[in-house]
Formats: sequence, structure tokens, C-alpha cells
Amino acid sequence: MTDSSASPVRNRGEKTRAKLLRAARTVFERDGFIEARISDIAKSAGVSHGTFYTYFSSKEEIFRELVTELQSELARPHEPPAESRPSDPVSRIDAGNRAYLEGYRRNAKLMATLEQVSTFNDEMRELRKSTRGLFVERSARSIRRWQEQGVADPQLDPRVASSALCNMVDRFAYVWLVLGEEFDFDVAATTLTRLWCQALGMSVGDAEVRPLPKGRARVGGRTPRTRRVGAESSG
Amino acid sequence: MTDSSASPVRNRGEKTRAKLLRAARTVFERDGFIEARISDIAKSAGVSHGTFYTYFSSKEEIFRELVTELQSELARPHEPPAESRPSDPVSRIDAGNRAYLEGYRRNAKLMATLEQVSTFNDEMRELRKSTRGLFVERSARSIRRWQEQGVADPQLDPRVASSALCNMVDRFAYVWLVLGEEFDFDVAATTLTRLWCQALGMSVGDAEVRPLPKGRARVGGRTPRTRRVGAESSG
Amino acid sequence: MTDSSASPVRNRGEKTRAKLLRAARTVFERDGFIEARISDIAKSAGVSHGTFYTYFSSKEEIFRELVTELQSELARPHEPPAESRPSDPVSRIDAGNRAYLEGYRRNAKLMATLEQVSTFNDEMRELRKSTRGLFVERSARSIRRWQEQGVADPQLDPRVASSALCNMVDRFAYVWLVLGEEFDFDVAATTLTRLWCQALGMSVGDAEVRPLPKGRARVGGRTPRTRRVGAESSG
Amino acid sequence: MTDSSASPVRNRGEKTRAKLLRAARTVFERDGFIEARISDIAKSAGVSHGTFYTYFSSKEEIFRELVTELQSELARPHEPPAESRPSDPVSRIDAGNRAYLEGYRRNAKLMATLEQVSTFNDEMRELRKSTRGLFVERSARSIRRWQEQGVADPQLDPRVASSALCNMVDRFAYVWLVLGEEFDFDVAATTLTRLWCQALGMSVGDAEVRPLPKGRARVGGRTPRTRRVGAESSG
DNA sequence: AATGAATGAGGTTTCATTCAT
DNA sequence: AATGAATGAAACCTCATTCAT
Repeated sequence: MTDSSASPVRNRGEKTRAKLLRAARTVFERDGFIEARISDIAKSAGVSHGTFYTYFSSKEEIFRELVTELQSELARPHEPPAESRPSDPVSRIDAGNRAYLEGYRRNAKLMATLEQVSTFNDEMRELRKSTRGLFVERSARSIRRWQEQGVADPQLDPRVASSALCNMVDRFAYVWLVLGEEFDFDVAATTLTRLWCQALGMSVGDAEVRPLPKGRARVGGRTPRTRRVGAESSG
Repeated sequence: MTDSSASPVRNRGEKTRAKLLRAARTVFERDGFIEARISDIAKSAGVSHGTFYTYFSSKEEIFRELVTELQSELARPHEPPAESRPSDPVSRIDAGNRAYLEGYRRNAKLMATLEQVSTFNDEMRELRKSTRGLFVERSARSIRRWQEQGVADPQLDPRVASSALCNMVDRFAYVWLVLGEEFDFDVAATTLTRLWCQALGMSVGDAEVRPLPKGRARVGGRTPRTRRVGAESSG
Repeated sequence: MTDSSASPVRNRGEKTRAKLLRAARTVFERDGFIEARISDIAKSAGVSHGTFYTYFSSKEEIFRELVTELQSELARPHEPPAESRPSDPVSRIDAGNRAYLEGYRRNAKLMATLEQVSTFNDEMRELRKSTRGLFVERSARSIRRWQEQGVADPQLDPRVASSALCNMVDRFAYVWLVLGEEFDFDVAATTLTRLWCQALGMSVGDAEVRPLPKGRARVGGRTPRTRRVGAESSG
Repeated sequence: MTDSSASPVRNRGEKTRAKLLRAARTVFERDGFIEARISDIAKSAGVSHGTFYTYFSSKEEIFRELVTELQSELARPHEPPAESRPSDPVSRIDAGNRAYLEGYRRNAKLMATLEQVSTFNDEMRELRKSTRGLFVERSARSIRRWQEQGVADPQLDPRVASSALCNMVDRFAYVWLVLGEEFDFDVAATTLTRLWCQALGMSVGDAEVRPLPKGRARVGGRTPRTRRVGAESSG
């Protein structure tokens, strides 16, 4: 019971739409949002200028669609095959970080454009914030749980800490993959995870350091007494 | 004694120039760089359109001047009165973070505009990178030193760690003060410092946590053994 | 039989383009290049301002197109129907001069504008020079040939003479048709031809003059002995 | 009884005025009239922008003054020391041509600018025409006299011929010295004179040519019969 | 006389969007 | 659905000229 006559037409339309999306991605990645011209997108898709408006009403709209796709891709890997999901915090943090860096790396150019658009387009800014929110809240929940379990520094405000650590990773990816500061993927991922975990008060092995000399300023703390946390943690 | 005749004349120009800079700041903060119109700047400065071009050759140029000022303000406070500078790492990190957040807060709107411009203007991007570089390098040197002194996790790559932690603070400030996520200054500063220090393997007091259960993945580490670091440490 | 669908569409564009060219010619002739406004051209063509830029990227470009047309019109008549071409030098010179004057007269206003543009636009200057070059070289070849045939003064440098004589006609046309000095077409043409031919040492009939008195400076010559050249010559 | 107090002031003023004129010439020669900026002239004269208007009310005005000087220089040499003036036509034509070419060469850049201005400024166009007129009329008078004396082709319209020949020399100078076609001064001068004289039906020595074959078109003439004219003439 | 800051008219160009075919 | 010509708002920048000092 399908619309046998409309189908081919709809099909053609879908193809054109898809061509435009692909072309838009190429152009946005090459030129950024501001410099991207709708006529370039149309030309790159092999259709006429006017055809663009058959499918999208503005540059913003086609960009929004690309970004929505992107966001769901970036958010997804955080939900791995369920059972294979590691259960210890460090591994999960590490997995999350690596997934994020990989996703960012795959989409660096578009992420750069998204950052650009977020600086002047309210809608995109909100979209960016809400995606960030997903990560931050998920992470905040974990931190809260770990604090309750006694494996994470209870003095940290989970929301603030989560936000800060997510920012750390997110911005690191930007500086690395967009601004072009050079880093090795594995060193980066390992270091970020180590920083993240230790920041939460969870040790990650091998951190052998001398105590600082006596009597120095405390930051927001009182009777500090941290136990080592993490793999092979003593007992 | 000198210049008795030239001064008043030159003064007129200097005043106008200053008025333009002030006006430009207002307009950029209100509208961002992209939406800012040179005629708005001129109008806001109370001069004619053409007068703008007597002093600046483009929107970019006047912005560059504002940003240069800004950068030096942000970089300066990191060098406090020398003797009053705290000597223990935690305090110095804390002081640095607070100074940065305060500076960012004082200039949040302009920082937002700078972020915007950095996404499409190469010169501003480089300026931004080089300022970032100052912070990252300074911090990396400290980390390296602390590692040598045995107070910071020796397994961390100092450059990567420094970059990540600077990003954490920088981006936190952006999310807070530009994107408008709500945080309390003191909680934010305290948390950032705590995260920063602990990330480096330096305990900051009061972090009372249980070890994680047995057998979990290690991240880049081998024989972990962190000692507490910070106030009332050792013992 | 082809293009049945594309034609009308394309036609619209071609028509607009043609309208713009026609309008541009009108405006350039009326106002000169410097005073011509693109918006005047558009208005005169009955299209919107922006439409101009659909077809031409600048005032220079549309002018270049007009001038290219013009140049080829001016260069063409010099090649008459081949067989009907007169074979004797005087007639050919006369035909050439008349054709040039007529062409100039038909396009005087545009020629005036071209002269104007040539004074500050390198490309137009080169175009002007190269068109001039065509005339000068053609003429120089004729002179050389006539010198070999013994009908033209062998002491003349053909290139210099050709350049000078072409300039004579070209500039005469300018002074007459652009600057507005009054001349009768036929008198002008006849005189120019007579001057041209006699300058080359070819007599043109009826020049009945007494010899100058004895002993006067010679210019670059030694044993002068010109024979009459032209109709009813010899005898 | 001179104004002892005003003098130094007036003197200063005269100096500044002279500096401006010199600077204007430099700038006009370098940039042409259209591209010349009053501020460049002022800067080049070492005075402030506003000072320009103390002495001249516009770019046109200072240019007019320069050109007036120029015109009188170009017109003057045509009046040599009276007695040393050669009396035979060829020599006088030759002297005139050489003087004109030399004057043009000395002032080529400014002449180029004058040509430019003449294409859009009515006043300058008239100035140019009137100077041209001086040459053309003087020359026309000579031609008329030579015709009466029987040494110049009586069939030529003196005014037309004079205009044409003056144009020849004037335009030759332009093509050579402004457009940059390469010529040797002496060859150029000699050729121009030879052309000029022969055009008028005055032979200039050595022009040994065969008569054209019989029966060719006559141009405006009827009973041609030119006698040799010039050095060693007659016999 | 000299200064140089201030003015503002005026033309250029771009490109997202519309719309008739 | 597709086309692509047409639109026109909007912002930029220059520089001759004025004028208060």
C-alpha cells in the first residue's frame, strides 16, 4: 500500500537532499560556517543554487542537521555493548576519554565549525550546551556514586568537578585537533585519564612522589587523608 | 618644559583614539566581532564615521589593540609581588587559578569575542595560541620541577598534563562566564585547584576515600604508590 | 532542433547581458569611464544593481568587453572584399584612411572613453597599444614593399614612418571627433591621404610647386631626386 | 618703501608655495592626476595637509599652475634667437620638430598626466586645445605662405594639413615617450621632418623613387605635377 | 601661516533569498 | 523537483575639504 507514483519522485528528492548534506559537510569543513556560501554547497552537490531551498531554508538549517547527526555520533559510543563495559572507574573513564578523542578526531573539522557557530548563533550555542550537558551530567552522576562508594574525593562538588573535567578533555581535543598543537594520541589519552582519575582522588598506579614539606596552605580542605585508589590498590 | 605647543593638539587625537577604543570595547562586548559595525563604534564614540579610519584601518586592527591589552592584563597577575608569592605548589596553583578566573570574569565579554574571532581569523588564532602557550609552558615547567622534587606524579607527560589542566581552567571559565552555566566563584576556584593538584598527584587535604575494590585496569601505570602531598602532609 | 528547453532560460540571461552591454555603452559614452557609475548602468539597463554583478565583475570588465568589440570593428574594415581591393598604393591608403575615419566617427564617444581609460589602466593601455600595433605593422610592411618597388622614399625608416603616419590619422580623428575641432569629412580624408602619400615620396597629382631657392639645410638626405609618383605620372 | 614686516612672512609663504608646486609635480609625475592625493603632495612638500589649502584651493588648481608653466616652456623654444633662425622651410620645420620632441622628452611624465586630465576636465581640455592651436595656427600660416611662394603643395588645405602634421608629431612623441614604444631620437626627428616636408610637397633630398605604374586613382587632385623642393633643389 | 583632526558623501561589492519558468 | 536569473539590503572605505587652534 505504498504511494507507487510518489516513490520515485520522493526517491529523487531524498538523493538530492543527501547530496546537499554531503556537500554542505565538505564545504563547512573546508571554509567554516561564515565563509561557506550556499552557492558553493549547491555547486558542490551538483545542483542549482535554487534547489538548495527546496530542502533547506537556510545555511543554519542544513548546518543544524549536520550537527545533530554529529552530536548523536559523539554521544553514542559512550554506551558500549553493555556487558563488555568495564566496571571499574578508571577503565570507564579511560574508555570514555578515548571514545571522545576518537570521535573528535574523526570530526575535527566539523567540530571546529560548530565551535565557530556557537560563538554567534544562539541555537547552536544551546545545542552545544545541551550536548555538553549530557556528558557533564553523566559524569557528575558517576562522581557522585564514586563519592558515595568512597572511591572519589568527597570534598569535590560533583557538578563542578564534572564540568571541569569534561572541559579539560573537550578543550584538549580542540587545542590538539583544531588548533593543531601536536600530541600523540596514546600519550594524550593516557595522560587525560590519569589526570582525570587522580583529580577525583583515585590513584592510577605508579604515582610515586614525595610528600611536600610541612606547613603549606590548604585549599578548601581540613583534615586531609587520602587513600590510594585504583588498580592494585593496596589494602 | 618641552612640547608645550604640540601637547594640546596631539592630545585631541589621543583622546579621540581613546574614545574609539572604549567605544569599540563596548560594541564588541555587546555585539561580538561579526555583528559589530564600524559605524556603531564611531557613533558610540561620538565621532563621525570617517574619523574611525584616521586611527584604525579596520575592525581587525582596533580589535587587535584591545586584545593585546587584554592579554597582557591576563598574563600579568600571574606574577605577584614576588615575596608575597606563596612557595608551596598548592597555594601557587590556587593563586594562579583564582587570578585567571578573576581576570576572565573582569573581561568575560571580550574573551567571548576573542574566542569568536579566533575561529576565523588566523592572526587572532595565533595570538590566542601564543598567550595560551605562555600559561602552558609556565605550568609545564612547574610540573617538571615538581616531578624532579618528587612531589608530582612522575608518570605524567608535563607538556600534555600542563596543556590539559590549563585547558580545564580556561574552558571552565568560558563555560561559566560566557556560556552562562552557573557556578559560585569560590566553589569553582577551590574545586579547580583541588582537581589540578590531585591530578598531578599532590593531595590537598581531607580527601578521605576508600580504595577501589580489587583488580581494575591500570592506565599507563605500573607500580602505583602515591604519597600524600599537601598541608600537614607526611607525618 | 536541440536545446529546446534550455534555450528560453539561457536566453533570458543573454538578453540581460546584452541589455547591460548596451546600457554600459550609453553610459560610458555619456559620462566617460571615470564618472560612469555601475548603478547608472544597471538602472539604464532596467535591472537591479546586483544583477550587474551576475554578468560582470567590475566596471573594467564590462568596458573591456565593449572595447574588444570596438577594436575588432575598427580593425576589420581594413580588409575589404579582397578583389575589390584597389591595388595602387594611393587608393589603398585612401581607402584605409577613410575606413579608419568612418569607424572612428561611428564610435567617437567610445574611442574618447578608451583614450581616457588608457591613461590610467594598464590593461587598456596595452590593448590600445596592440591595436595600434596592428595598424602600424601593416602599414610598415606596405612601406617597406613600396620602398623595394622604388615607389616610396627609401630613406625613410619604415617603422618610424608608419608609426608617425598612423599617429597622424589617429590623432587627427581624435582632435576632430572627440575634441570637436571642425572639419569636413571629405576634405579631411583627402588631405590626410595626400599628406600620407606625399610624405612617403609618392606624388598624388596636381602638386604644382616651385622649387625652393638655393642652399638650404638637408634633413638626413644627400642627393635628393624624387620622381613623381601616382596617376598620370611619368610622362 | 617696501613692507618690511610682511616681507619675511611673504617670503616664507612663497617658499612653501614653491615647495608645494615642486612636490605636486613629483607626485603627479609618479601617480598621475587621478591617483595623486593631496595629502601625498603635502607630505612630499613637508607641510601639513591643511597647509595645501592656504595656497591652492584644489588639486585642479595646482595642476593648472604646473601645466601653464609647462605650456609656456613648450611654446617658447619655437621662437629661437630670431636672427639665428633658419630661413628655409625644411630647416625651420626640422628645428620646430626637434624642439618639440626635446621639450616633450623633458616633460614626458607631466605631459602624460596632462593628457590624462584632458580626458575628463573641461578646463584642461581647453587649455590643451588652445596650446595645440598655437602650434597649428603658426604652422598653418607657414604652409599658406609656402603655398603662395609656390614651394608647398597648393592643393592642401592649410588648416587641415597643419592640424594633421602637428598631430603627427605630437602623437608620435606621446607614443614614444609616454607609451614607451622605442625610437632613436635622431632617427625619429629626421623621419618626422622628412615626412612633414614631403607631405607638404617639399622634397628633402635623396628621395629616389620610381614612378608608380600608370592609371591609378587620384586623390583629390587633377593635374599633378610636383617639382622637387629642398636642398640643392633646382639646378 | 601652519596645523592636523574631523567630516561625510558617495560608490563598490557580496550573497542569501525569492520566484517565474 | 529543478532551475538560475533577479533582487537589494547592508557594510565597507576613501579622501577632498573644512575649521578650530
